[in-house]
Amino acid sequence: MSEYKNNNTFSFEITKRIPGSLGRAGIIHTPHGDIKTPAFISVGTKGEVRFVSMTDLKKINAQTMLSNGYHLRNISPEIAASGGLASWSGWDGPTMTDSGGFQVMSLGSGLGKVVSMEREKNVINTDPKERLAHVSEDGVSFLDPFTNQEDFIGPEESMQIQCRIGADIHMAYDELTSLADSYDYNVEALARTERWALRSLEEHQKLCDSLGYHQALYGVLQGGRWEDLRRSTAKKMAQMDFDGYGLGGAFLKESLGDILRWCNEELPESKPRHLLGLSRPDDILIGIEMGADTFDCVAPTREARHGKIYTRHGNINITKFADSDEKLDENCDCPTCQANWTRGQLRALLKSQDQEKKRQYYNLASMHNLRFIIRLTEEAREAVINGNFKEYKEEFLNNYFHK
RNA sequence: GGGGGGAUAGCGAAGUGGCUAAACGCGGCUGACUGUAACUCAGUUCCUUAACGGUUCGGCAGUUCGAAUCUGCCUCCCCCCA
Repeated sequence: MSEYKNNNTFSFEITKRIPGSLGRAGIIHTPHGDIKTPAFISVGTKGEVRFVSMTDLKKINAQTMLSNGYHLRNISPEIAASGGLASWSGWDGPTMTDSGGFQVMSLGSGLGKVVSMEREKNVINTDPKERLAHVSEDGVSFLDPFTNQEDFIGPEESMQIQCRIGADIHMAYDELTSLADSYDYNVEALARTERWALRSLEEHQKLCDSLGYHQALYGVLQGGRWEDLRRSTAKKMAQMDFDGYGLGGAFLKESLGDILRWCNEELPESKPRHLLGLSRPDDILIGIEMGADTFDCVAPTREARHGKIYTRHGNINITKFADSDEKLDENCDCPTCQANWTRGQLRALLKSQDQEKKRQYYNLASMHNLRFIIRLTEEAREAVINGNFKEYKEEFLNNYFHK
């Protein structure tokens, strides 16, 4: 059916498996280079990671950047004209784009709410009358909160946008449901997401044919926290001709491992899987064990800006370390720690009324937290290859949660 | 020497008789944050308490059932004219 399958621009190889589990280490080959997995993908929604330059990204050993079709939709022609996301953004490594599906929830049922993995924090959906995004079979109509303009994105539009942006890996258009949505609603939304997956695939194929080269497309699995939905959608999506899979959803913390297992037991082993939107160390380690290859999340940079600094012995609130001479984290190899910044100095930058100093804090703290999570995936990869992943996981989590 | 304006919680600033322990902003302190509506958001910020209660609006003395708000005197600050 597809010619592009033979042009060999995108592929995945498994280097080593975790015995007795779904986890593996591997390499995703893309036109812009390889991604050694497991890997954390830095989020650069609008084509740049907030307060972190491309040079800084290289310094923290970031392999890939994930941008967002929703945010870049209006300038996607410009991006296409300048040669695609890599050259437009100045990031010369592999890139991914999200479809904009997440915005269905963040502007819709979850508008004004925190996206959390705890059920108690997601008890109610936003009143439909107050939502900025509304779902129909065609796609999602929404009011752009920045421009106040009505707009629409369906699977076809999302593929057109993403192909213009031209990242190496694209995501099918999906509907992310919230933890407050019922089983019945998830059944309905999931069926729609599956139809959108087929439409995404078809449109994407068409666009790639006319472009003359292939960009990879991942199908995105939803289905909430229900095993029957997760397994059935994974089976259906496995039959579709995707290059990889996105594991999506608003996950309940305690069921994350099960959900990933249900999905990945049904998906083809030979294709890469991206766990969308998670980066807490315990989530990443469970994700790796359950067969996820790549991860992305805004938390490392956002929490850095908000004063939460990651350390091997748990997170700290930097504002509590006035005058502290301590480094952020012992033996950290990030540029911030390598330059010997202390907790007290960083706190002073954050608390400063000088915007330049604050921005410097955002940069230094973001690099540290990103490097912390990237290093976690690097160490996990090493452990998988060395055959001691379970020991590594246990030791890391012991240090992280029990000081 | 003459005339005018002002003093409110850590800071700035509302409030001109009861609904005021006192709006709001800043700063401080807690907490949250997971495909970025997020350099954001929530709570808290006189003392004490589990609740109650106590002491406040430059100072002192009054008027009044009741005063940050009205009167008198005092202290300090600012502006204008000499």
